[in-house]
Formats: sequence, structure tokens, C-alpha cells
Amino acid sequence: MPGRWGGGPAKWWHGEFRGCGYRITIPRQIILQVLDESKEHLSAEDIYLKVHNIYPAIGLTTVYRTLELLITMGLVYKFDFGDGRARYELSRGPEEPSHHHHLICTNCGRIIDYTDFVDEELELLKKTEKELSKKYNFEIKNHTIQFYGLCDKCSNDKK
Amino acid sequence: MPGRWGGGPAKWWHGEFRGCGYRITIPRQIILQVLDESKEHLSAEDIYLKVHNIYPAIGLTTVYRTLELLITMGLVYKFDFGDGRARYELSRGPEEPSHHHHLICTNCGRIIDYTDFVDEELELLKKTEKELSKKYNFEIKNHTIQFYGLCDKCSNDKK
DNA sequence: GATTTAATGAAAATGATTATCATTATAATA
DNA sequence: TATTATAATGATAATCATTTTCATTAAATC
Repeated sequence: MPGRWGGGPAKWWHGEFRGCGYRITIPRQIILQVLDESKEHLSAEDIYLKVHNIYPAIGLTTVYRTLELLITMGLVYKFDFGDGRARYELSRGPEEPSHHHHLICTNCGRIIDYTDFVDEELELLKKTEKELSKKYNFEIKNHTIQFYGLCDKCSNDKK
Repeated sequence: MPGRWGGGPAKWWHGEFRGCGYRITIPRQIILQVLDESKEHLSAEDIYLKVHNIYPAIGLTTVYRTLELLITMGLVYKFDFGDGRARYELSRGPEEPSHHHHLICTNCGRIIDYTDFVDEELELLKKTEKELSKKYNFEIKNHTIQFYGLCDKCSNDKK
């Protein structure tokens, strides 16, 4: 019988690892599993705790190391929302890319993802990217857009 | 004779301090002077070193505390470009606001500011904010837009 | 199954930032 | 101008996230 993380079917990212010459290890599989199962923006310690529940022998160091690896592989994005700890999330699933932007509540720290970009937003990005790469001869690979303010709840509480 | 930072004319931010009940001290004046004279994105330690050249008695703690104060006063913005240390810059001069966005080279760490928004871009941004606040019932106060990629130089080096 | 070497984990080190607390200096008042 | 209340400071220690070190373990190849 296939175990929870042991003998299951090969995952989509096995190829990515093999292709780069990286080994597929239990810690790496579990860390990816945790990232995949969580839709939140987890800190390294959050991930460590979840991983620890599944497989207690895995240490925090390995979590950090694996996240760094996943970032260089392009499988994970690292964000900084200004609270002193980095947040990590899967950049995409097997096929669909999941690029999104963030709304961050400066009062309670809640983070809202949105992928359903406003038309104006897409146009803004396209135009700005084009202008900037031309003007500064800059090869743009990626971007982050974050809006800070008060969420629904906190905005009401202030009244 | 008015000294370099001693008896000169009152600066534009004196009123801001007085209005909030904050005292105008030598460390605060020098830290503001350093921020004002530098167009770069300084880290707390960068600022400390520059301040230290002018007035060696000022400590790193005070630099951090003052920056925090200036942020809450809205005079300084704090940025994180992903290199593990925060960067600070004056949000505006006496009158003109100097809001801008950043291009960050992921290879050499160079940061390019750009303020030269096309009117069209500003309008798109404004519309985006409006749409988002409506859609998510979110009160937007601020935003950061950062583009990551390769600068001129690094892009050529890679070839 | 044996071998090679990448990957791991425990512990210590690092580096940025924050808290503590006795001392100093600003700004208001006499 | 001298006095006074207290905000601000600076030295030090503490914190906290992240990295480094190095001996050990386990993937993948033979």
C-alpha cells in the first residue's frame, strides 16, 4: 500500500528535480506537500511546524535550505510584507501559473490575494513594463504589486 | 555664524515635529540632513555611518528609533528589496511629493528609481485602486510596485 | 548490495533590529 | 536666565530570523 508520502504516484515536480540533478528526498517531498496543501502565505517557521507534524525528524535548517532551492528553481516565490519574516508560496501548480497580487492590512496583517486583475491593472503593467525596459534598458523578469491599507473589518473597527 | 546643523534657518520639517509634540534634537536634525543629502536607498547602518561622520556621539539605536518615528510621521518610507536589510528614503521634500517605484536588478542589486510616470499610468493606477477598494472593501492607503530583472550591465554580461 | 556524494540535522554563528535603563538635553516655566 | 519635567538618547544586552559549519545519513548510480 502506498504511504502518505512514500510510494505514491510521481508528482509533477519530480521531473524538475531530476532535470536539474537535484535529489528527491523525503524532506523536499514533504515541504512541497505542505506548500501545496496550504493556500496561505507561510513563513519558514510556519512551514517547519507543519512539516514537523508530518515528519518530526526534519529540521528548520532543511526547511530554509529547501525553500532557497525551490526559489532558484522558480517553484516558489518569496515575499516580504514588512513584518520581519519572509513568506513563501508555490509559484505554480503542475500546469497553471498562479501569479497574483496582494492587499495587505496594516492593522491586522491579513493578506488578500487576488488573481482577477482589473483591466486597468493589466494595462498598467503592460505599458509600464514596456516603457521601462525601453527607457532603462532593463530586462524585466518579474514584479510585485502590493497595496497597503485597512481591510473591511479593521476599517469598520476604527469607526 | 550659523553652523552646519546648529543655528541655520528653520527647516521645513520643524513645523511637523512641533505640531506632533516631538522635540527637535541634534540627532534628528542630522539624520534628516543625511537622508536629504543622499539620493540613494540607505540602510540603517549606512545612515548611521554617515551620521557618525558628522556627529560621532549618535548611536545606531537612535538611528533606528528616529527612522521609525519619521515613518510614523510619514516623512520616510521603508523598503525591502530582499537583501535582508531595510532601506529608507525621504518620502517628500518641503512641498513636492516624490513618490516613485523601483526597478531592482536581481543580479547586482542595483536599484533604479523612476518617477517619470506617464499621466496615463497614473490614471490607470488610480482606477485600479478604486476598483480594488470597491471589490474587496479595502481602504487603500499606499502601494509598492517593484519590477525585478536584469539591468543593462548585467544583461550584457550574461551574453 | 556497494559506492559516491548530495542532502541532512544539531548546534553555533551571524546580522539586523528591538528592549532596557540609567543618563542627558530639550522646551516650557518661573 | 535658572529651574524643572520629561522626552530623547546611548550603551548594553536581548531577540529573532536566517546562515554557516561539520559530522552523519541516505539518494542515485554502478
